[in-house]
Amino acid sequence: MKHKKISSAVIHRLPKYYRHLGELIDTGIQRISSRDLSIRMRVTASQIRHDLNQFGGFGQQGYGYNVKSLYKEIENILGLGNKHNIVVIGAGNLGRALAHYQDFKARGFHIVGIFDNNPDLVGDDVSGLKVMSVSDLPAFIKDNDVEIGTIAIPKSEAKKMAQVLVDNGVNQIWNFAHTDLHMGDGVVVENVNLTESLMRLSFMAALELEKKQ
Amino acid sequence: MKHKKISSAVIHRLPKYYRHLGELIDTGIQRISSRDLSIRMRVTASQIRHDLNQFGGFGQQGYGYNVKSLYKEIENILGLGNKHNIVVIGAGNLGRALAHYQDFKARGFHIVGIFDNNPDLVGDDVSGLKVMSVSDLPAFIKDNDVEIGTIAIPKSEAKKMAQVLVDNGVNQIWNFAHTDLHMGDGVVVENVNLTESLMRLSFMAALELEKKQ
DNA sequence: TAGATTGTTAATCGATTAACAATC
DNA sequence: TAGATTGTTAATCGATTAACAATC
Repeated sequence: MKHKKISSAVIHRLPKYYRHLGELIDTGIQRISSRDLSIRMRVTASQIRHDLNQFGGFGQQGYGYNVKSLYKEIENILGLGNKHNIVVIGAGNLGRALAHYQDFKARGFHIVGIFDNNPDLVGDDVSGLKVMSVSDLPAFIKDNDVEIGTIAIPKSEAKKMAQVLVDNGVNQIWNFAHTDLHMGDGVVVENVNLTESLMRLSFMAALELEKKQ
Repeated sequence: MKHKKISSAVIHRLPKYYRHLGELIDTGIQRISSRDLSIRMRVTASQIRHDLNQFGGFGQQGYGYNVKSLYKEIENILGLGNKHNIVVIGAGNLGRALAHYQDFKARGFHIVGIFDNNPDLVGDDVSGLKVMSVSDLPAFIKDNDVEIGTIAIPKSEAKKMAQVLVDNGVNQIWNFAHTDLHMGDGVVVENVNLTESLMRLSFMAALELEKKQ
């Protein structure tokens, strides 16, 4: 591949293209122009063409894009072709919730282990997984082809456990702790902070209210 | 207030300022310069001053910012002064998970009701809340000062239930369904799509890998 | 007062949009 | 071929950063 510098804006949009193309497939639509897709997605046609062209010329002049093949291309770009194994660190409410939720299994993301350092929780059953001790984590990572480590513990412990994951070869961190994890080179971190999400909602509502007055 | 056009970039950063200032308070630091804060937060000092100035001149030349009073100012801007009541639509894995999680209670966001249209789930106990029927939703909203509605149901039902919320005066939608909700004027929507979050992580990892080769 | 640091404007950078030649 | 629509470059817009006068 020869593409350079993918902006975080494009990183955010790519899964959305994928989702919309999936919906088009479901409704039996076989080809689509950037203009028609732009109406569905509420973005500009120009942006769609610009974004997609960073990865290759997937369209055809006078025709548009073949929905199925573009879907497959984006699937490939996003690395969704194969199974991705996930471990969850923390068997508290959040960790258990993620293990139960599992909506992402349909996209190849599988939670294969859940860990806690509280001996009282070790052995508990969570959606068919037995909670393991964090001391078993290194061996488990080695044996189970783990790609993604989920941080679902308080921030006091978050950094330490993220480092354990990285030290054992896991370089994708899905961080739910309320702290920024700055890991070394080659490690990618995706933060999900539900409290900040609610704060943004509350703030946007306050801005709306102001607008009206 | 006289501030105009707050960009979504600023909306995303504001909760982070709030979090970092909270941490500074916890460590007993009473004042901080934009420069020192910029080092902690890994952003530029210029950006901090620029951002904060959209809301007012909270600093003092030659001194910096008083941590506690800046914290209070941002708290006020974000609308965190009072309690925010939340209802959750959907008592499946995700809805229950959110009700159990409740980390955001510390910031004034309280889940006060959980609803489902499946009669088999109505009456179930979730973290001390009894699951109610969606037919009870309008009355509940009226009686309980509900500000935020959480969509934790499949996308097929999401739009319809979001409209029910809006029709009953809830104009803040916290959307976990895998679909875009385009509600009317004055309604704010915050999307949390965990599957897309994992896709971004996977994609960033693929980009890292490429970089190395 | 002298030193420090903000508030704020101007310069730069990057992302989005517009335009249109290439081409199916 | 004529019409449609992409790929791609150039123009515009907006966000970030730099600079420095104001001022505590």
